Amino acid sequence: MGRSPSCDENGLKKGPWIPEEDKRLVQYIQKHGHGSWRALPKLAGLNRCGKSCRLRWTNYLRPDIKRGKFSTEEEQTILNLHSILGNKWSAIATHLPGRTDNEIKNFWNTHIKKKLVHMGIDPMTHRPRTDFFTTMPELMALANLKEVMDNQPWDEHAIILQEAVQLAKYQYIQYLIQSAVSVTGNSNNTPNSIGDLEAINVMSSLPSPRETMVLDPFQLENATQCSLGVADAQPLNDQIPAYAPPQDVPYPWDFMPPMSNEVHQNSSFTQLSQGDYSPTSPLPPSPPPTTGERLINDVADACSSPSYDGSSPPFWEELLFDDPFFT
DNA sequence: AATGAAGCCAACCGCAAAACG
DNA sequence: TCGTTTTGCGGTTGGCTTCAT
Repeated sequence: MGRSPSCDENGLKKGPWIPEEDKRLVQYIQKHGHGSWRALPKLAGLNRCGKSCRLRWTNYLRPDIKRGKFSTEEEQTILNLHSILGNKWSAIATHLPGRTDNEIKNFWNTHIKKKLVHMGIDPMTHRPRTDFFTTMPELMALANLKEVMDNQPWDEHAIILQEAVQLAKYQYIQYLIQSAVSVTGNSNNTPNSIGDLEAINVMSSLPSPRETMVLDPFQLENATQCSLGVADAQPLNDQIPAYAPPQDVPYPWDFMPPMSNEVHQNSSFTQLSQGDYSPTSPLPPSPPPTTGERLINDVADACSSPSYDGSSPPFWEELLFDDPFFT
């Protein structure tokens, strides 16, 4: 496959367009249509390559382009579509009239992506992050713990370490549940994945927070690894295909995940089923809709659906629009 | 007020698919 | 069917603007 020559090979102009060039391009296209982009510059009297003309027209001069800030609805639509389509900006743009793929891409990179990262959400997977920086608070806590240990007698060490183990486990379970809820809110799921078993194992190993626990160095090591999450949690996260907090497993204490399924089911937030639309999605497809549920047959439906509850949204997407940081 | 950092976005680059002969 | 040309797309960059110190 050949490639068109670079614009500057024939001394063609590059860089910002001046009003005179814009005027010529608009006038020509209004009169003749763009036809062959390669031939257009010469015919329109522009010292530009066809590629540059096409870009200028589609991203700036086209009459139907909408200017100005993105609305909250547009942001939601972009989020939804990105969770399905990924970085398919042109595909996303087809569902946002008047917006160009370039504009959406810029908006994603400069606004939405940063906000997701700020919230600890991986912008690519739309799931909670488990990398080094998001676990920084735990690392800092451990650093402080070491400092405390250096200045405490050993009988106090035992108590402090017990609490550290407990805390690490709570955080880890919370992480597991949040990962799960972000994938699916299907309450019919049975705990059958590795992630499910992992969560249940950790939970069953926990006494009530107020219950005294004998210090077990092995437990401490495991819990610390979980809490750090640098090496262990990532692969584990990848192993969670569709986890829902098992409804029939009682919580051994008063702790409940921050976002239960009920919250999603009562929500009017527009949401898509990831598994239904992405042919390359690693996620399993959502279960068939029950009576009264509406099937979303294409992405456009998903964009306009006011209250689809056939599948749960990633928990954070609701939070996102309530978050003062995001608004 | 000056200056450096960060944010923002138009435009470019290079790859790949589609169209064409 | 194959090679060439054209078009479309996503990632990246450069420079202008705004913000913070």
